[in-house]
Amino acid sequence: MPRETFYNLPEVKRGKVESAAIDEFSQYAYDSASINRIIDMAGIPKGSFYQYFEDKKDVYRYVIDRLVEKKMAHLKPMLENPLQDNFFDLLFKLYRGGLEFALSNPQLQMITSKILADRKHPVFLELMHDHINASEQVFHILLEKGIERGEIRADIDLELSAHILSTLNTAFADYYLEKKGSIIEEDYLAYVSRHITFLKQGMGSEKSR
Amino acid sequence: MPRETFYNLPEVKRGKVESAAIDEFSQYAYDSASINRIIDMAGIPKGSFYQYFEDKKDVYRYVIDRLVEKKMAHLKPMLENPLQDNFFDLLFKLYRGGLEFALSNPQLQMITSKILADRKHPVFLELMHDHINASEQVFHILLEKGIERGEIRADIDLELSAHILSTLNTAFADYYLEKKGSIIEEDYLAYVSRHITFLKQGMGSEKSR
DNA sequence: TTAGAATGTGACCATAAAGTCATATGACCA
DNA sequence: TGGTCATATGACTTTATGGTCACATTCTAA
Repeated sequence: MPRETFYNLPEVKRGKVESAAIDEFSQYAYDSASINRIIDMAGIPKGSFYQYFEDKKDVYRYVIDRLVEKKMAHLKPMLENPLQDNFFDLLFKLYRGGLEFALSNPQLQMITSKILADRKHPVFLELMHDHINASEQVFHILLEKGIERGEIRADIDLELSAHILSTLNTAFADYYLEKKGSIIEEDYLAYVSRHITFLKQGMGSEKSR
Repeated sequence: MPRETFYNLPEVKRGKVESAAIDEFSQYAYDSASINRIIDMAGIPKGSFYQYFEDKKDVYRYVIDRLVEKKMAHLKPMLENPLQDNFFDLLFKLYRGGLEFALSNPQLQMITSKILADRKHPVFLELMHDHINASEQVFHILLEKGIERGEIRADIDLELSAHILSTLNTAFADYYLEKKGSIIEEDYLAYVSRHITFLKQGMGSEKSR
């Protein structure tokens, strides 16, 4: 946890530090991220930085907490009544939400991808016993319900399918971000919709079933 | 390219250096990988290392070349007559091949994942103008053919679908590698088969189409 | 006005990194 | 035996890292 001093900081200065940290961790994995670059970006001396944070892990935890907080806030409305929609309608909302989050917070999305790629790193095992795989767990539950309701084929592998939905959720947003870049360019809702159709019906034609 | 000296090395010593390098790059991303650790593992002095390789990039390139070479050798038979199978039979072979490769070369598989996660790193842009996205391109071609033959729905997004197939190919192998022995007791061929069924038919039940 | 607490600050430390180089060793040929 | 060439070697250089700390400054309250 950041020190009291950090929270007492004038808002603009605290914001500069936070932005610098997010910027650094969006470009570099935990090990390669540099405190020196962060303080240069933020325009604060090194001594000050260590008044605010205990160590590197501490800033990183802070950044991840902000990330989770923002993402949760974004997805919360969709998970309020998860069982009133049918599975694929809810899936659409979740993927749309994920994409919108990525488009409006590209740096946080980049951090998300880095975390997933690096998830076996010691620092995560220590830092994230909470929210890692939260996404996978949500999809697991939803899939179970979907099977009960007969919306999902009963012969799927639950664990694997939950993993795939979670992986693709991030991968899909990453892909869109990389290829399209901005939300205005094209009808991204149609794009999400086509992706959900793939998840529901696969790539195969009628003929090939 | 490694220096002449490296190739003149007695096979066993050269093998030790190669293994040490592969081991290091399977555990650490390019930036975090350490030459010092490599030479300690290989049991050679630092001076010798720099007789063999020009710099860090040079060993890395060497490792990647070995990786691509081995993977190609493994997948070659499946790509010999790509159009004699229907799309999903070929897809099955490719996913099976990918999984078998991962199972018999777990370290190389780990390197593959790291490369994909880190693909925007300067060193890759310089090093891999060849074979990056080779996988995506193959899938792209196969999908086109599949559409022509009416095996694939004509309304899919080609680029995105190729990307998904490529991403899932690696993700699927990673997942199996991580989970095998614990929750997966099923024979791996049946596992691949079920995954291909998902790609073909999706997760949706008949009712929900 | 002044004591004391909270903050700010950058020189400094130990450590590790990639890469160099002068010298030592060994092999091959005359 | 002597000379030349490829190879082996580890001390060394430079640069960066995460983190510390003695001291300076500012703020608060009595």
